[in-house]
Amino acid sequence: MMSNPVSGLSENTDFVSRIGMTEDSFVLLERNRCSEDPWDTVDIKPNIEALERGVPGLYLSCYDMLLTEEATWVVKVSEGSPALAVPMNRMESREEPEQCPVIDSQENGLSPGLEGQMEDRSLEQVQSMVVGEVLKDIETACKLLNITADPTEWNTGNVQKWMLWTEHLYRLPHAGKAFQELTGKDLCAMSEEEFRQRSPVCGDTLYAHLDIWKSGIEELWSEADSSCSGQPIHLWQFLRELLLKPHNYGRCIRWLNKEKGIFKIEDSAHVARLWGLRKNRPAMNYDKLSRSIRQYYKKGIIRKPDVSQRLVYQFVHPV
DNA sequence: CAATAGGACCTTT
DNA sequence: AAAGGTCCTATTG
Repeated sequence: MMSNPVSGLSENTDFVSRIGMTEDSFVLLERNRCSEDPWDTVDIKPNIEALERGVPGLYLSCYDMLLTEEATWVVKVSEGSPALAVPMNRMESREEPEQCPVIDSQENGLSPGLEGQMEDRSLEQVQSMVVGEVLKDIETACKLLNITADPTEWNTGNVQKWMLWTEHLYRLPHAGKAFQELTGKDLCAMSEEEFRQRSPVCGDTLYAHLDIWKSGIEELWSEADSSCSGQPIHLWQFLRELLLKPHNYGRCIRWLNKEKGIFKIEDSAHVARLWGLRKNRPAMNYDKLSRSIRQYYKKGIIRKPDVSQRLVYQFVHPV
């Protein structure tokens, strides 16, 4: 009972190796927090210079993609809050095997959405780079604080550590007391409004940072089991990958019932195009993609749900 | 008319 | 051989 907004993330997360700080060393740092920034030795701290000297447009749009619908956070970033800036190094040194001729440009693509188009690929590139940086930060923080990456597993002590960390990161006044008795689950269930109630000064920043954190974890999940071991990706894995990034692909494929593994392809052409991109198969279309899905019927990987609907399928073994 | 279901054959890994 | 990709026919909502 009670809707769990982060169901699916509550399974154990072993991927963060638990080395690094002990409770004691953390307390030590905590003691110093008023004198000089003890985190200066760590290279996760906000990179404000990056904000000032460059690529502001790109920077913002990256985060726009990364975060949830609410644009408020982006606005705040531009107002000078030291928001988890990502070093934009190696921006253009992204080499990429260019064997994939970009899809024929003159397909009558007058989709009412009028966005997407063939920028998907470069968007994906930039985005995965940003996500990569965020993930690095998260992993480093986890090692340092000796907490798991999944906020829903945090106890009240973990939450306090994360608070402290975030306060340092953004140079916020100490607000941990206002969240003292909360577990990670509590925290994740809270709205931005509730954050602000508990801490008018830094509530929204804390909320936003937790949001980044949660987005990052979703990425970790999908990367953990699909891109692991470099095997050629399977169609069902690819679909699940898209489904796990609703803020990116929710407009072309989404869960109807995540618990039962039922999903709907909202834009068959778009999903097929993405699949073709991934497999370097420019001629991919939904006819062929769906044929491949149908092969899964026999194998018991995907089936049609009990009440069959157009473009709706179901994973036989939901996560 | 697009989606669905499968058979048949081919290509890639 | 496994996992699609390609092509095609027939059926269905």
